Amino acid sequence: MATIKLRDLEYLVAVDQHKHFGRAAEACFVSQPTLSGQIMKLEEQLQLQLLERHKRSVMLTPAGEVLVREAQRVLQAAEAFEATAESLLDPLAGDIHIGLIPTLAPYLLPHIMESLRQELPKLHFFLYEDRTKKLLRDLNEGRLDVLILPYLDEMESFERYELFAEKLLLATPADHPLAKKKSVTLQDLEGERVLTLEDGHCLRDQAMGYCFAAGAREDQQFRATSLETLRYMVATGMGVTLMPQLATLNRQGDKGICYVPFKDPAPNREVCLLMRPNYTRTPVVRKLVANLRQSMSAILDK
Amino acid sequence: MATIKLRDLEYLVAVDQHKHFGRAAEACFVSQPTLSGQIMKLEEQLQLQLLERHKRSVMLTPAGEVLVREAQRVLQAAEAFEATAESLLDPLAGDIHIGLIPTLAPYLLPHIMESLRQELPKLHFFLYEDRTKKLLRDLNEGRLDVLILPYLDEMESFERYELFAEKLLLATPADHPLAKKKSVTLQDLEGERVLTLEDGHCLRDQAMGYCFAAGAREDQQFRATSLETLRYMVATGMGVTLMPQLATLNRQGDKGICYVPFKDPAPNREVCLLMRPNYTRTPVVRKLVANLRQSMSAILDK
DNA sequence: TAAAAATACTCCATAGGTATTTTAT
DNA sequence: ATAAAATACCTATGGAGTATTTTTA
Repeated sequence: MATIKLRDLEYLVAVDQHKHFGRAAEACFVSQPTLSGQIMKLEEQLQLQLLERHKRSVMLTPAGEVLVREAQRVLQAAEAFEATAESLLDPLAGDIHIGLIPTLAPYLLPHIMESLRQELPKLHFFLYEDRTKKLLRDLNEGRLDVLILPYLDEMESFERYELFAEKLLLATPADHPLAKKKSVTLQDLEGERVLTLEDGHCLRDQAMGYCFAAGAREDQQFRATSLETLRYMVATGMGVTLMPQLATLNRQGDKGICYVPFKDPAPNREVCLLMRPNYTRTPVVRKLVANLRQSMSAILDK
Repeated sequence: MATIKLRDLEYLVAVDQHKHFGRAAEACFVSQPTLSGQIMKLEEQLQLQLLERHKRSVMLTPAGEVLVREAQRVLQAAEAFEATAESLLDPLAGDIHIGLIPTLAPYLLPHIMESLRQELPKLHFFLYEDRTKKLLRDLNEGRLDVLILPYLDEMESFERYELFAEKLLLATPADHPLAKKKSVTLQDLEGERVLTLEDGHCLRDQAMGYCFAAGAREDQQFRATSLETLRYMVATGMGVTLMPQLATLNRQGDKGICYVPFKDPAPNREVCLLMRPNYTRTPVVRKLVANLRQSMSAILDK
């Protein structure tokens, strides 16, 4: 039997966030004495000191730190409850929090958001960009509703909808011998210096896999933090790289760099949508998937 | 900003459990009108009908079904908050929910519980017995605090403490040629009919792996539902099986059956304790692990 | 003396109670 | 006739407010 109150947990979290009773109260739309009083009652109820009232600022005690994290979980679950209730009222309304990886988001979103907004006008989109590992954790713990990313085996515990296959192209300096070819094979990479992203990007792991298999060597000296940096490094002649198809659309004119397709079977990544198996808002997800598939087949199939 | 109340969620869950307003109210220690009223207010607040008031019974609407599950999550999180708070007050007090597999629990628990109760007198132990897959789900979703089971790769997302290695012994009918041997090797199993547990038991998968490698064949006709059934089947001469060490202690006198150790390296299972990486009650877990290791080394090392 | 949190108090919304009625078997 | 839920009405706890005091940089 739960004896705590959600409101009290909100107060506690707010104090943690603002480190200031007045501003925390403001954020909760209550007066400062109200918030102070409730926090004190909570401390009394738990028989634990949660806050260190300092001369000029508020600090959390170690116990407070621990309980704030627990409180956030509770509030998260409560918000999920309310979001589900809202979605039952109108299955296509409410908020949705979508996670994407950095090598996909900026190149994918421009192609899909307009159509999504039109088809789901009452849905508010919140977009998050992070690496696979963090996204999976956030999805699992309920901070995100769905992910859009290339599929890996470690994702099998989630429910998956395949969206599209994105080919990888070879990006070479314009004056590179391979730049003249209509198409290349992985074998052509043998001996090439391949530039890659820094650790944690799934594209890096994938590209390294292909390079290694083809006998190319990874450049050990430089690690790009984004695809755009990588593109710049290739354009200045430092080496070649594998570039996802969406990041090459309408970029064939770029000076200093060429994008050469691979002969079939071209290396590619299977982009899919992931959700928790018990996620309740399936109508929205179905719409999302259908819309994304349509948008992407219009762009990629030609 | 959460607007729902935990108490209301408890009422909803109680009605789901009891399918009866009066008994639900009783379970929540409130009067029936109070509970009825709060449920109605909740329905009004959400603008959703959650219950079908029937002639003789109460049913949940589809929306109600969905929201009950969400409500349980919220309450679970709230209880976790309170359990954490309590554990901060006295790190070695409170409730702990431990999951174990059926091929381990009944043979392990008698050896460990007395010592645990003495060392952690203020801790209330709740023990659950189920197969690995279900246990992992329950651990992940917070219904259990820790698991005790043989380690598998798919558990790497949890924090792990190795407890002990449990050897497997060959169980044969007393009149079987292998029963006379002081010790056996996996090669001795070649051609033997090996009896196994039904699907879902990790011991079954493990035993099958060893059999397969050794050229033994699994009996296709019978599948035991428990180790005790399996033991009985061996004793009646139907075949041999692999029996975990703890299930053979003080059983060498059993009639009709012999337990023969394997020569090193004997097949074994690495029994470990698993917890969520963010589980807060580490002091209890540390005590648990230390105590279990000590109890088990006293039993197994000789 | 200025800024922030705590204290003192007042108020009222509402969770909870009891008594009763309605409804369906 | 009986069992169960809904309705009516009352009570009191406690969440939230305003005004003020205390604290300390």
